[in-house]
Amino acid sequence: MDTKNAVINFFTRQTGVELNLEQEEFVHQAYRKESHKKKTILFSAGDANTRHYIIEKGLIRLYLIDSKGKEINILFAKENQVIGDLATPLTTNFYLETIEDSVVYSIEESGLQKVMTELKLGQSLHPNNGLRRSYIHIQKRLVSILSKSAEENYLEFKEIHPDLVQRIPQYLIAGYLGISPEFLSKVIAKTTKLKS
Amino acid sequence: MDTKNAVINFFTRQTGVELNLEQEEFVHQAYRKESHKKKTILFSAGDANTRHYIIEKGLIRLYLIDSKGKEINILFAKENQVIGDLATPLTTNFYLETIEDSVVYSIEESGLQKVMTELKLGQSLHPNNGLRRSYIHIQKRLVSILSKSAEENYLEFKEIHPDLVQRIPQYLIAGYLGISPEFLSKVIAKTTKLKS
DNA sequence: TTACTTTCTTAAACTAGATTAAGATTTGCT
DNA sequence: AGCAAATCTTAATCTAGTTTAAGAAAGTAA
Repeated sequence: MDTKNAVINFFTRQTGVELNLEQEEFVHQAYRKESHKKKTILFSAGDANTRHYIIEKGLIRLYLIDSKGKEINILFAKENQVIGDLATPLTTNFYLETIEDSVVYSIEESGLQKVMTELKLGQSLHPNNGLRRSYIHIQKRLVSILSKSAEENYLEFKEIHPDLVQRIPQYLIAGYLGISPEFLSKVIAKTTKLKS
Repeated sequence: MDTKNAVINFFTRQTGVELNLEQEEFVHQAYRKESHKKKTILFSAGDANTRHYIIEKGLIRLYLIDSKGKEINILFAKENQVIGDLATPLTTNFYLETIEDSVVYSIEESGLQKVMTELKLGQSLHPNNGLRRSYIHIQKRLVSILSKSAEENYLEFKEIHPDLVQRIPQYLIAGYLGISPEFLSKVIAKTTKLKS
């Protein structure tokens, strides 16, 4: 498979427009292909000008460390998804880390602006727009955390992301749902029992 | 003051571009000016094709009702801010309601798309972009809810939005922070006592 | 000004989830 | 295959926040 597909797929979905070969080449050249082992930190709190990542293969998490040293997972991203800190190029409070061995394409903010400008692909506010879908996703997440119990949140996560439940360690899922690993274990035991 | 300033201000901030008089007129015509008394519901769960609102004067909240009938406040918006459900034109799960008497300019999704297309003002991903700032805001909110205690969250809200603490009833702030009004009252009493 | 509604305060009893501790199971490396 | 590290499970105890109830204070309308 051609290595540029993850990036071109991203842009095609973003714009709804089919890029011509020249544009595809331009976009492809702008990104940097990287391979990383699992548990590799791609950026850390305190870094500035952090990059945006498109995932061709693997699994990545965006997290931060609270005042007590506990890790809070904000986002997981898998193949054909993007991840990074949208506050870039300002200094980030987050860590970006691979959960599995991953192959990604990354770009700096200025490079991304250049690509968008060069291709005259300013985004619309269309509901299928990537940024807008990201907004809706994280708003739904906030709504769930505020309005549902830990058990409800786990069952919802499991239903929406059955593949991620298989691929991500339970303690990382607990840190994503805002509950302790011990309590998640209890919830899983309870809901598995009921299913039998 | 000219009544179109809230809308033109919005577009100028969104695009970083000064609109000419013809463009200003076009944008102005696309929006609908509305005045609403406090506690007016602008849209309800189940409505489709809900509108986007720019606030010239007043205070508005976006909320939903959880499975137990409790209201969860997701967003507050005041003068020169926008509010609505970005999942429009799909059916909404949210309610939009005025907290104070308000003067707003509203537009449908299709009208907004038309304005953006007509003015060739597709948005960039620039960090100052409105949608991107909204994303960062709500991500920060999620981070706070997941990583801080109720007391920390209240003190942070008070520090960042001292004006809103004055204008918004405590029970609505409690519903925004994900805690009960009684517990917020307790937190306020405790932190006020320490300050003396 | 008065009366009613809304908002806020207080506290006792309760609970969802955290913490702590210990051990079991699974995974990965040599 | 064996051992160490990582992950998961279980349960007792604790706690941040909820619920319930009652009354006080503030706001609003007549």
